[in-house]
Amino acid sequence: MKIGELARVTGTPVETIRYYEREGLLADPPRTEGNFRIYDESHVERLSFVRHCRSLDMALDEVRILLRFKDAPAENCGDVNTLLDAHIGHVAARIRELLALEQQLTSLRERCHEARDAAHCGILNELSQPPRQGATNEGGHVHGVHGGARARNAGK
Amino acid sequence: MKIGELARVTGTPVETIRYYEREGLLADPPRTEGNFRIYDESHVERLSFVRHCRSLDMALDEVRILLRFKDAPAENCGDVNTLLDAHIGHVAARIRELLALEQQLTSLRERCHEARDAAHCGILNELSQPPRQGATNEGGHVHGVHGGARARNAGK
DNA sequence: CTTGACTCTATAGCGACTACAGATTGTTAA
DNA sequence: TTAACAATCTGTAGTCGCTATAGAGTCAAG
Ligand SMILES: [Zn+2]
Ligand SMILES: [Zn+2]
Ligand SMILES: [Zn+2]
Ligand SMILES: [Zn+2]
Repeated sequence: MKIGELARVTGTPVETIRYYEREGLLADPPRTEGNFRIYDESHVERLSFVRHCRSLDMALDEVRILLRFKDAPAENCGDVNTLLDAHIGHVAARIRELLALEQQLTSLRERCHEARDAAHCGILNELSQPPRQGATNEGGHVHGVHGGARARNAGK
Repeated sequence: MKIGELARVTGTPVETIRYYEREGLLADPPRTEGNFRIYDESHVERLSFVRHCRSLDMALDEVRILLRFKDAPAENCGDVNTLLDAHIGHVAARIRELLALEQQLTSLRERCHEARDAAHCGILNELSQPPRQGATNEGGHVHGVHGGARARNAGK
């Protein structure tokens, strides 16, 4: 199959497949005479694996490690467990952070009930004060609250 | 005061201050003869405002909008409330997403209790299956789980 | 007068894609 | 056969919010 079909069956944009190849997550596939990439079932499975990991918000570096274990079936999988535990920790840490944020935002929101002139808005005034310190997400890798293209295109 | 002191009193890296200036969040300040930026209390307040917003994980575009209200004190602040409600929605959506993720990861983790050879690891096998569909974060802007430099340097 | 701390601009990198432009290849219909 | 069209190719630049250099210039203290 060509790249378009692989994209279709795995639900992955074509450009993303080529990106994974450049990043070394997928091996360079064979080509047709006309230089088109050709894939088979093994490529489908490998890409599905990567996409499943990404759907769990693992970093590509984490996926690379898991792929090394997939490629070395005789190896002991203890480090897989360790990696997964760490990643669960990344997610849990970000959840705690966002819950604290949600509280701060909710309390900020209460400072302005009826709209009035900006000069006396309780929200704008509060924001001019230095922030109370919050959670710092030391060593985690789950970030941000504003979805980029990834989030916007996720279901297509 | 020069940029270093502004950085110190607001807890902001010097490069970040220059970045905000390039992005139009801070106006170009006056300069000394030797071309050094000079700031006063009004700059401290404006930068503190930006940093407070950022500590609440607002996007710079959201901050820009709030700054416009700060700069127009006679304007009605209704849109401030709307923006804040939307942002609270962004955070809440990301929390729901991460909670679902945490569950999926925890259930995945249970597929391997004692370490064995990778070929028979329940985790690696499960990851080879297509992912169950999860939340998609449509329209939100809170993303990722893997902290970059921002997260790592947050407390310095 | 030299050292050293500070500041300046400009540029490149991060992660995980996304979105082109411009060329080529393959498929189908007139 | 040929012309249109879809699919694919490579390469490059953009996204966001910074961060991290390089290489030059400015300034105060000793
Ligand atoms: Zn992780
Ligand atoms: Zn208000
Ligand atoms: Zn928001
Ligand atoms: Zn295992």
